[in-house]
Amino acid sequence: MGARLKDVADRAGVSFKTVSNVINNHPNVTEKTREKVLEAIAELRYRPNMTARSLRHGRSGFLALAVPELTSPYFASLASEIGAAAKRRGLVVLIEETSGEHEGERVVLEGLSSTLIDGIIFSPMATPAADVAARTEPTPMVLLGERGYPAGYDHIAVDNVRAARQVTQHLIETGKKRIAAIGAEHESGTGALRGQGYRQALEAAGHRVDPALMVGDVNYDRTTGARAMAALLDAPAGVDAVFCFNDLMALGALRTLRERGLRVPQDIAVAGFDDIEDGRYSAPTLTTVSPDVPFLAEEAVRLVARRVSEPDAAAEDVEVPFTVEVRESTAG
Amino acid sequence: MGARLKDVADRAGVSFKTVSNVINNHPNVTEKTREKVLEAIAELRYRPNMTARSLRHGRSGFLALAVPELTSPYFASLASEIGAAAKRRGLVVLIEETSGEHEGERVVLEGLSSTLIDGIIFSPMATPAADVAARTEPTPMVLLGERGYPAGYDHIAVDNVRAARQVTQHLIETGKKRIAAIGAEHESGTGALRGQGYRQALEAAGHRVDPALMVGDVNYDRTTGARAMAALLDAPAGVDAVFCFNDLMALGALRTLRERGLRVPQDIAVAGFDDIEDGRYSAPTLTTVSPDVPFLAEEAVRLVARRVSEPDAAAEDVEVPFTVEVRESTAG
DNA sequence: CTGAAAGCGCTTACAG
DNA sequence: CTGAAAGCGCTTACAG
Repeated sequence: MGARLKDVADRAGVSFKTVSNVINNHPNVTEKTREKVLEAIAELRYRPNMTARSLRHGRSGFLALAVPELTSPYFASLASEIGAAAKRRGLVVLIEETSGEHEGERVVLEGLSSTLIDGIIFSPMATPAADVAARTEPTPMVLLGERGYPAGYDHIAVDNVRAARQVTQHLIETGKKRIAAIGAEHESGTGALRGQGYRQALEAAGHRVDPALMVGDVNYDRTTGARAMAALLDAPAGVDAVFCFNDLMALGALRTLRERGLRVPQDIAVAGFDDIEDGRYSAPTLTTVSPDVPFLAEEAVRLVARRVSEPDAAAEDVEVPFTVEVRESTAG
Repeated sequence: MGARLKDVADRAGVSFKTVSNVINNHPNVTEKTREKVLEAIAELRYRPNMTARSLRHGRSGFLALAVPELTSPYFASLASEIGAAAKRRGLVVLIEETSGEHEGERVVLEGLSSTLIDGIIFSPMATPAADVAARTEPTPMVLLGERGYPAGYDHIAVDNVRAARQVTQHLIETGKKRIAAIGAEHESGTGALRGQGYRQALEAAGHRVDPALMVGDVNYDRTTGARAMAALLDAPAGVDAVFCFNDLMALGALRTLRERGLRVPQDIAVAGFDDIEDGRYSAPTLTTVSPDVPFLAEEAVRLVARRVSEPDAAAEDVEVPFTVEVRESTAG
């Protein structure tokens, strides 16, 4: 179809090696020759064949980003930021949706590797540490939002325990006594860590940790939040605040409270995690943990790019800064 | 790094042509040979080098999807569906964010072409028809959500005029008299078409089309909706309903109405367009136009794939089915 | 039914 | 400062 290196060389009256030198900014080209070549490139509208270049280099310039769902606002903004960070380094991101389920995530660990992909940025939901340890594929992989995974893998995450503790403390400080947690059913991963922070805060304040107040579901969506909130209200436990382990569940909880005619935060205070845009526009606006997503994205791309060029570099553990954003749902 | 075709051939004791035949399901391989080869592939954990294959075929198997923003819920679900539809055909989707601005969209028209990408699915916001007509790049391109673009390009869109007319009619039927439109400032593209449908409905019902009731901004986001609603309330025009040209603006408008203490739909009814998930959980839930996104995605991939294999096929114009979902924001 | 050759478009040592 | 050769891993005609 288009012009090839050789066509440019013919047009400019030089060897194609010289054209290659110009394109790749190598030295040993006189200014005059360079100009002739650039002119020929422009005239022929030449574009290097990336496929051929990849084959030669043994690298594709592609990164895979594996996330549960693109339609989850948090992961959409993560994907957007990672795409931008990759672009700055001349890399392209392929998005792989896992549904946050074990089968989809297994594909990421074992099946995504190919000459097509230089490295993987993986945000696991349902993958036990043992699966990661058992991985045999050579494609470099960086883990997002998780700790406790095998050594040798780079990690990037918010300190989930500390963040959850801070939000729970905030709820306690507003005078709430019966603080529930939605999303605490996980035995490992992010859910477990946030559950740990929640418990630490309660214990530090001398509150009892009541298992009846820890509910939820594996899925971190609106429906789960709405149902869990309803279950809490229907149980005899008695609740005056709820910390949802993500904003989507918090928005679901708000909907249930609205349907029941309960006032937020007077009757029940609500806090979330992620700081998605919807929470800034909900009624009431949502108190939440706000991680520094651009930082996270930049570091993820930096780490995976580094591991592509230095496969044996020591694994890094990067902590993502966060703030607790207090809004109407806890501070009427 | 990994095993090559030749390594598999050596292991199986056949020529690499035979291995190639097995991999590509070509005939002329005895069952016995085939088994030997498959065994060797498994033992060596061989995976074909996609880059080499692409170079040979002159096709990459990559589609670019150019959308304004991944963080917009509508485009996130569109991207998700298009990724799934592409996967079914063995294709991979690269997402390009344009910001919905002219410069970003110019890159899609002129700069995205390369051997890297077989075809482009483009959802334009700010690109005039003239720019599309002036395009010289050869990479196949399918246009989403738009009409009125030059012949020769495949289009896939909801009938925006009809959809907008139907929503406006619905507002009229609930007894509203002063129906505003937010997002109607566009002179071309989707905004213009929805504006046309809005006007047709008003005229058919004998209502006056009042320019003071047509407001908005180029950006179709929550902030625009919130501000436009505030401006309408502050003006002396008098409003009892508002049709927002997308759901995000409608959610922004709902926020303003809540802040002003106005009842929806009793004081002011609100309708949107897109049927994003947020609108099913907002307070009140949002009446909206719901396009069949999976159908849209499937057709987009089908059309671009067809154009890749048959560049001179006649351009198609596909209409996407839609329904008007009546919810609390118009039917208290 | 299987083998040897050519070539996709590029870059990387190596000569000159 | 520039040229000719080899090769990245694959597939596609072409022989045998």
